[in-house]
Amino acid sequence: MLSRKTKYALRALLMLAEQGEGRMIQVSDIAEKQKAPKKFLELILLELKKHGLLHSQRGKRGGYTLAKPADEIYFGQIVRIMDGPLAPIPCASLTGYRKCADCADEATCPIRRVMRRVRDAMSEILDKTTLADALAHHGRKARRLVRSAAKRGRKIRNAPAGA
Amino acid sequence: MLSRKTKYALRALLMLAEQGEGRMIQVSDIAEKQKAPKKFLELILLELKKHGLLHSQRGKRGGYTLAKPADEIYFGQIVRIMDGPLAPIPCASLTGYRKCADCADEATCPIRRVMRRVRDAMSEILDKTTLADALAHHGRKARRLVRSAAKRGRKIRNAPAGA
DNA sequence: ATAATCTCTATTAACTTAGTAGGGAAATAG
DNA sequence: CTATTTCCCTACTAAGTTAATAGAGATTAT
Repeated sequence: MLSRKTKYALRALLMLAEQGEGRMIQVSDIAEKQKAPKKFLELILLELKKHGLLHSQRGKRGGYTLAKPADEIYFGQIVRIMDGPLAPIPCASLTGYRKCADCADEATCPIRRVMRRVRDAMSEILDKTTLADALAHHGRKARRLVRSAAKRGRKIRNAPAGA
Repeated sequence: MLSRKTKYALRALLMLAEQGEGRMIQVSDIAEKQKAPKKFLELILLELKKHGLLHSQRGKRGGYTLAKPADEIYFGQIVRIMDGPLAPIPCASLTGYRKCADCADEATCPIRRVMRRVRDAMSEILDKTTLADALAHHGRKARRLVRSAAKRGRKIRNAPAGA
């Protein structure tokens, strides 16, 4: 289950992505629009910044903006920053591997094997879907975003079948 | 993340599946072998029984056994009984749908759309993998289990590529 | 009868998540 | 240069969930 923190993070990032790469938005504005507690959101954005997803400016006309184009920010990275590894169990994780304390033989553990497949399936989606992809379904602004990404020579992944 | 409870449940069920459909095993034995707290495991097995996955017998030579063949018990059902819906967020769940309190337009919510795909991918694995499937990779007993399932005319899903 | 085993309800302990509080540091406007 | 606005940082608290424990009740085999 996604934590509320992750959901706030995704919403904020999507809002910034819609806004466009250069434009600053202030925490208060995001908090208000997303109905998130402002102080809590501050912590979240700060963390995203520390991981290189956001750029910020302090002072009077300050705020946050994406640190890179929306088609280079993947859901997988966001979720991992906020909630940790995707895998249902640590022993099936690539990014956060940890041995099970009580597992006799990891190589043949049936649970691990199944959960590894689950992890891979999740990764297949989350590590290949960007903010831009997610927005590409609706609104002119979003489609423009993706088109300009295409111009820059980036692959658009998981584009909607009918679009 | 899978709860410890679910992990205990899976281990217990797999152990019972290996044992064969008729054979009783006692809670104490499972607890000992899986290094799970006995009293805690009791609660878990009871819950699985209430959901029709286990059959039990009380009294002196009592214990637990699978209530149906190992190739009819799906990981998805087990996980849902223990941990609830598969979907990362309730609004993307089929079995446990709940509207987001703060979502303006669900139909176009980009987060929901992505998480729905994640849910589907998880379901594609967990709702198609049985205890028998999971065991089919190692050991004679396990393979025998699957073979006899095949004889009964059941599809073996997700059989290992090389087996 | 007795002992073993599952069944049930209630309670507690440990941990995680969500949120609050209160300043500190940098940028800008005037 | 000063005041104000905004992000930055650390610490704490509240609420909720998960994990486990406790103790008695019901059923069965011997």
